[in-house]
Amino acid sequence: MPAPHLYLVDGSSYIFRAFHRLPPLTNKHGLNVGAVYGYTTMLWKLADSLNKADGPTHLAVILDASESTHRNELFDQYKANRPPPPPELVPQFPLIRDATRAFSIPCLEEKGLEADDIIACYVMAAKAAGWQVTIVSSDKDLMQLVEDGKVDMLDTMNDRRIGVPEVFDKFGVGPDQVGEVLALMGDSVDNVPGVPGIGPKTASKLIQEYGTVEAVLAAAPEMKPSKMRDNLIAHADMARLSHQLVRLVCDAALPAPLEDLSIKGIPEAPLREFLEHHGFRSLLARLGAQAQAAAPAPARSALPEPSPEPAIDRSLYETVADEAALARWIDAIQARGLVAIDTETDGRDCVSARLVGISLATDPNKACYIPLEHGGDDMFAERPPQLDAALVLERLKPLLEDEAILKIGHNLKYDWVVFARRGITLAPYDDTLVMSFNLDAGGLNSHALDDLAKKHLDHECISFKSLCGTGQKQITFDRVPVERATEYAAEDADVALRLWHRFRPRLAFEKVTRVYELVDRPMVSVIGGMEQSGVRIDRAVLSELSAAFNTQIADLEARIHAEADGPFTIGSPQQLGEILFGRMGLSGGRKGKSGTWSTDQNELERLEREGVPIARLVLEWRQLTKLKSTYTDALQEQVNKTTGRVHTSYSLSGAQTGRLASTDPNLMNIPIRTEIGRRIRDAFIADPGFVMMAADYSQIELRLAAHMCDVPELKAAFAAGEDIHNRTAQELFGAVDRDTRARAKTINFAILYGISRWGLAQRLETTPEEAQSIIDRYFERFPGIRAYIGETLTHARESGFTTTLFGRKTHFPRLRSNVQHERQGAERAAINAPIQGTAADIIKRAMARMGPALAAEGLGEVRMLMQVHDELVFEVPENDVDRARDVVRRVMESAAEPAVKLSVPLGVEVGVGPNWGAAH
DNA sequence: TGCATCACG
DNA sequence: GACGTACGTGATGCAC
Repeated sequence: MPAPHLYLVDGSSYIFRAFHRLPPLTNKHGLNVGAVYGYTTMLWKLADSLNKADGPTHLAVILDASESTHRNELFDQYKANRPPPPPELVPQFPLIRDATRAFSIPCLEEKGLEADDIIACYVMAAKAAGWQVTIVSSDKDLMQLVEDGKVDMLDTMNDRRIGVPEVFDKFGVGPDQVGEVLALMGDSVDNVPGVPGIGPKTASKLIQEYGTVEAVLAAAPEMKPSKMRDNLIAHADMARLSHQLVRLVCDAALPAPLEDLSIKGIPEAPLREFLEHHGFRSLLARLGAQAQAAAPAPARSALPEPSPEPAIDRSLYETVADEAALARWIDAIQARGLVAIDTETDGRDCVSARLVGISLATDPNKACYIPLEHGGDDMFAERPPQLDAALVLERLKPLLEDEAILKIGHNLKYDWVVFARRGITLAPYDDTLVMSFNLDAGGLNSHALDDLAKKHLDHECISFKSLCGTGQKQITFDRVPVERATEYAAEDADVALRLWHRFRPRLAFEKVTRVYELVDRPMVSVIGGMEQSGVRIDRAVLSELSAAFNTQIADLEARIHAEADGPFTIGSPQQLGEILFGRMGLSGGRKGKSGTWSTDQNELERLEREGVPIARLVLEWRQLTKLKSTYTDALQEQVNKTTGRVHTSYSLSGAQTGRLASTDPNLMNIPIRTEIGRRIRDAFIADPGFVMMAADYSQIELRLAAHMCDVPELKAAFAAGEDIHNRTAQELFGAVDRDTRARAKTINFAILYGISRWGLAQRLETTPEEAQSIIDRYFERFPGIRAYIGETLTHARESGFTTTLFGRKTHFPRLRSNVQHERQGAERAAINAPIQGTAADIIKRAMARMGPALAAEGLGEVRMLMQVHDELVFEVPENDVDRARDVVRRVMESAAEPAVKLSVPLGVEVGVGPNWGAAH
């Protein structure tokens, strides 16, 4: 019986090589699978050699589990130069695991260890057991492990075996000295510094002569004077650091014992399913599947109908209430490699709600509910049988954090926070809400799970209302009987999973993978973190403001009633209109549907100019009551009792353009434009020892308009740091003064919002004819703007959607409306969406990078708290202010790169203070 | 629940 | 001939 032969496949490096070597290939679902195909053929070759001489008896694929390893602790710049993987490659990573699983080959990874290290550990263990080892890779770092007659390498792309002689050819030294050479020469891709001026040739020569890095360094002072000698002396530390970086870890615990890697044969069924799914017909044919392979390839222009799946059958759902069942589910999830998940809580607010139960799904109709906190009070005679919440979370934690298991959820940000509060960091994940939004923003009224189930699955979900009721009689989920809770909760997980199967191929097919992967998906955890952080509120500031407003409001009320000759409800536009335009006989216009008088700000300001004193008083009354009810009173009630902070909820799918929306409370409309309102911002304070830092993009939408419309004059003005409205005034009116600048500013905004002569006329207080002539002049001076509007509308009418620079789509079905004003409204929105949306994409990119960038500078204490469209607010330790300011500015200013190259600079203004008001 | 109003970018 | 509007949001109070 010959000794076992272990093949270790360096999966991570392989996929990159396959990607770059093979032409782009799209499967029948429209997904890019070139690299997956290359990878699959490589596994195929290995599987073919299974029972042959020198073929594998044991086989495993090794992957990189995490970005950060001990090498980053040694050297924070390690791999820092590495460009992000190409966007077409990113969605293929999970498919690598699918492919490996299809071959029934073990797939190994370990947090904190690179694939190279895991391979080294297995090589050591296998050698100790007297096994033969082949490393399937051509990575030069791994050449350190080659050993005559025991360990070799195999490059399947050219069928080349690498043994000791080949290593000598390449490095001029044996495998035991490869590490020494690597340390001196460095590696620009991994950003291993090495010694400047020393490349592979010199490194090899030096090691041949002296044997080790240390010996070379020791001998350096005696060498003949040269640049090389100086560099060796000056960069001795870097050489030693590099030596550590290239050294492989070979004594870590094995993720799975050697014997588990035994492979007797490849079961056909899962492999066939995988090959069919991706339409790898030549491989299918080799599998002896002529019938399936002969089927004509579906046209690339249409996404095929989703494969049939069983209708939803709630009777198949399981309630998990004992440890054996839980263990069974955990095993099933591990075998499947993915799980759809949904948490049930007793409230809407994920920061304070109690976790009541968890539902899981792995396949259609294969779903369960794990009740955790049902019953337990007098509603039930006794608490229904259920597992201990802490125990369940302890068991689920490794799985929820397992890099190899994809977590799928709908509005996963909620669940992300629920788990984060319990020390569990959900990753990796996909969010079907975000996917739906990236696919259909603007085209769908709702991306709610039950609406999507109806639309895509033709299935009516159990409504939350039917379980818990509404209004006064509404009950919390923990009081729902477990049987009904299981049907409801498991259904949600089942539906999310089914939606995911439909959405995932669509993302690539409809070309929104980039915005999903690069912009929106990262927001789930980033914003989850912000919501969890919350922002500290000084209630005293608010209550003092409330009290002050109160007396002023009472005073105004008395004066208004005196002016009106009697009391009435000032807050009622109906009554106010009657007083102003009826009893007091002032002139004014009717308004639409309800036939009531308009009493809005415009109307009251007009009256004020005509010398009607009550108008001014009502305006002031309105301002103060607004500030009091919406802000100073309401905000105090929103302070979380446990954390003492306000935790807003950001919606990722709230604004059709890709902007965020903030609710409960809305922190995006805290006053700033008036002095009195601005004082509310003083109540947003930093923890002791911290300060608030606010960073704003300056004129980002105008800058993007200058770039996207290609307006040389505006681009030059931004590049030179000029005041953009002054520049516009100069171009339009030939003179810059207060008046022309104000008019220019209005026009600039009119452009962003989709211009109309009437709208502009109203804002400029002039005639539509005059407004039209200004618009004409604007287009004449900046012809790029007119071209942009024309092209955007033409494209939007044809395709039904607009696109941002990052590929975000917004659909505008009303562009085809028969109602003129609906159509015109849609046109204006379509002109605005690419600009507003690109700005939203850019700040989201900044947010996604901010955490890692801060951490890399040792600024892990800095908290990102709020986003207000073009502004980010942070809570920063006092001592870190200067360094934090630099990082924040750098990340925000470079946020578009490298995915998008802008022809205008992005300006960022940063302010610091004890509270948000002072940080501006 | 719909409408009017007004807070923000 | 009426539209009576710049784009994108959310919260509040009134009237029904």
